[in-house]
Amino acid sequence: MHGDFLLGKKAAVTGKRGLLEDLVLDERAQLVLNSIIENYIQSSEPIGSRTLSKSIGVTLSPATIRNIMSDLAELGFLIQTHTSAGRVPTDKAYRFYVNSLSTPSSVPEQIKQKITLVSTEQGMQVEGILAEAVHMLADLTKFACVVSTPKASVSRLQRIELIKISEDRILVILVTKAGVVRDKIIFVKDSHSQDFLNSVASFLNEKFKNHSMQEIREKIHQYLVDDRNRYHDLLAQAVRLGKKAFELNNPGEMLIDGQMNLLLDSHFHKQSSVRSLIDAFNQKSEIMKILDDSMRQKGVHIFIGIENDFEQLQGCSLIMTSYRNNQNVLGSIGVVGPTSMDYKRIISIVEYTAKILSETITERSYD
Amino acid sequence: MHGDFLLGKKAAVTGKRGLLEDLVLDERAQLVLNSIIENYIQSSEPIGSRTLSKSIGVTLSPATIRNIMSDLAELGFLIQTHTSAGRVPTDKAYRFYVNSLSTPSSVPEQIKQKITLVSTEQGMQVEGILAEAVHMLADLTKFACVVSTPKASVSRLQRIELIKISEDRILVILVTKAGVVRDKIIFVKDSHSQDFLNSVASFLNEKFKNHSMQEIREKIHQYLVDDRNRYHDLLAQAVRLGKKAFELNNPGEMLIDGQMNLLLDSHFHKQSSVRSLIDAFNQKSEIMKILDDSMRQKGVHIFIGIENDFEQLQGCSLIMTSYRNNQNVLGSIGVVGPTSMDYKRIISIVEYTAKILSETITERSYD
DNA sequence: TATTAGCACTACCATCTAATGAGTGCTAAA
DNA sequence: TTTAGCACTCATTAGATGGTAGTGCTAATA
Repeated sequence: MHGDFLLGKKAAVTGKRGLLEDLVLDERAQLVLNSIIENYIQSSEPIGSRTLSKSIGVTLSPATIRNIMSDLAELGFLIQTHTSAGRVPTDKAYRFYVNSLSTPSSVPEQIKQKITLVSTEQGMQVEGILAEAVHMLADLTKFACVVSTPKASVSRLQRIELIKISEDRILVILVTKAGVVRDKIIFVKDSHSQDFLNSVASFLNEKFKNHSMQEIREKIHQYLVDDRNRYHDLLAQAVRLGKKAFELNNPGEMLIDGQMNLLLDSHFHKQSSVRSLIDAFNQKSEIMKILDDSMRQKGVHIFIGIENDFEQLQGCSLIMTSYRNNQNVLGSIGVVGPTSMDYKRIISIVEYTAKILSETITERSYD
Repeated sequence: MHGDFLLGKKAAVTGKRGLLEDLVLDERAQLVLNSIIENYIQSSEPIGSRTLSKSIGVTLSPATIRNIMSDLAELGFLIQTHTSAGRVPTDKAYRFYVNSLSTPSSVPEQIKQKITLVSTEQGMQVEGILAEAVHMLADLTKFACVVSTPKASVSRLQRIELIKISEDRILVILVTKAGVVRDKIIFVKDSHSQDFLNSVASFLNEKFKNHSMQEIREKIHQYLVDDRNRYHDLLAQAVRLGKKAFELNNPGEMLIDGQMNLLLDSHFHKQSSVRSLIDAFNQKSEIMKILDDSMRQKGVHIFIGIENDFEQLQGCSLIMTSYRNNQNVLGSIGVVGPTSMDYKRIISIVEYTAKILSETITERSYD
């Protein structure tokens, strides 16, 4: 077919262009590869030429398939665990496979029905809804699932309250438009009366309602450097308290569910990989980074094996997507599973869950 | 020695009274039993007579030890996994062992230093402190650890705030004396102005500050049934809103950490027991019950194997104790591990952690 | 009388072997 | 270009074996 290529065997599977980067596989090779991947996702066992020749739609003899497989192996799509074993897809193969999934497969009606956040009925807050969503996702996928809570910096102020706790402590309550209530304590040198705090609070509310925390911090900074404000007592105090109140000291949180599912999965049964998984989930910051990243772009993000930067998780694939309310992208939610997961299914479930989650949270937003 | 007992062999190990219930073992038998247990806790491997005869302090020949072991087995303290295997302690043996631990062993200075809740420095709230405590406990014990958040019903009101969110929604913020901030949304039929809500809130604050949620609910109920109040508008509205605001709809929460540690533990390597463990932790309510129970009594609670009512956890031992602030018992914290855990060590660590936790939370309380 | 030594016995375990079988690569024929 | 055939590889399995850690029992001993 492409016998005139110098590459020899590769010619049988490479397309018009020789670039490995965006390789176009021979139609038949593609069929074989996809078939291997889907079989392997199902069985978790190396696929041999004979098995495949039966399960594949087209009639191809085992020998032919062997040739194709051999080529695919040379191109880095397949590996063998040992000489006489069947072939197993590599990360590269999964990537190819996932890229070729053009039409996002729809979620079966049966599963759709399961994905409903019952918390709606109760006066439950955003965090509760997220917990429920991530739990449900873990239950459906049987993998580990994560969700990040709405980022403080992007969320916009609905209201701030200052409550005097003791002479030197003030409880700050921030309510964001997204419906998240955050509280923290700030320490002050001089005592203030509750009345005074109320004035400060209403000043801050008036000034900053609907602004994002990020903006608020910037504005406060401007007030601070502007000398003129120094002489206006209420303003000066308000700004000073506001600075402390709006300082974000929680780095953003994340909820995890279903970690234990992974340990049941045969792919992680090796002692060593279990250890590294546990470490991975203990060290939340790294997973948080990945969640943050996938907030910034639209759509579903897929990290296959080594494609993510966190070494401990390079034996896994991650399917991540963001959720939002009317106004803003708030955070992201996703799945951590073996590289041989059923991508079609998982992607669609994650996508649909995020959609429902977004709708539920939008209802709850204070806009 | 006690050959005149009808019980025959049992005589060699039973004490003066024949009751199995509070059995007093022969001094030597007791030594052997404790020695077996401690060896087994260390090695996780069945203990044979020969091994024991070396490791035990007193000089006893393997044959003698065999005799004693045989008696202990007959009494239900030891079992053999198979005919020619060493002996393994039963739940009953652990219970005996734990009961005999009279002096609560002190925590090594080295570990004491690790048990410090650094969260103190930050403006972190109670939930954060609990999360840190349970995480630390999991880290030190390498088992799964749980902590229940302060019970709403026993905690006393520091302050209530009502914030108008939309025409039909009000955000209620409850601050308890223990330093816990709870928020929820209530739905109302008629719209109220924020000013009006402020009046209601200050009325409720005045009336109910320092009362427990339980008391408050009762008092509100009284107001409601008292007809005279119907004609006082503010009062009537306040009571009506208050009823909704103080209804507790969260069943109390619980934080879990280190579940994955258990799956690494050799004692749970059987597929079946892993499954049931996962189920156990998914179904939080049962564990919550155990935590609740151990809140009601003083000291450290120990459930060995089948001693707890939750079937799924009957392969585990639980070490639970309560934490408190100045005023009240707030919740409990504990460890879930294999029945063959190092009780001495774990008990002391749990105890000490709860102590530090109580101190930290007391500092944070608004009294 | 309580303890111990000796011995036969049991069952697990690691190691080895041989047989099996799934799978490959290569070559030659279709 | 595809396929059939064949030799070869290597994991897995089942049996067989020797070693080991343990037991229970009996008889001798202190």
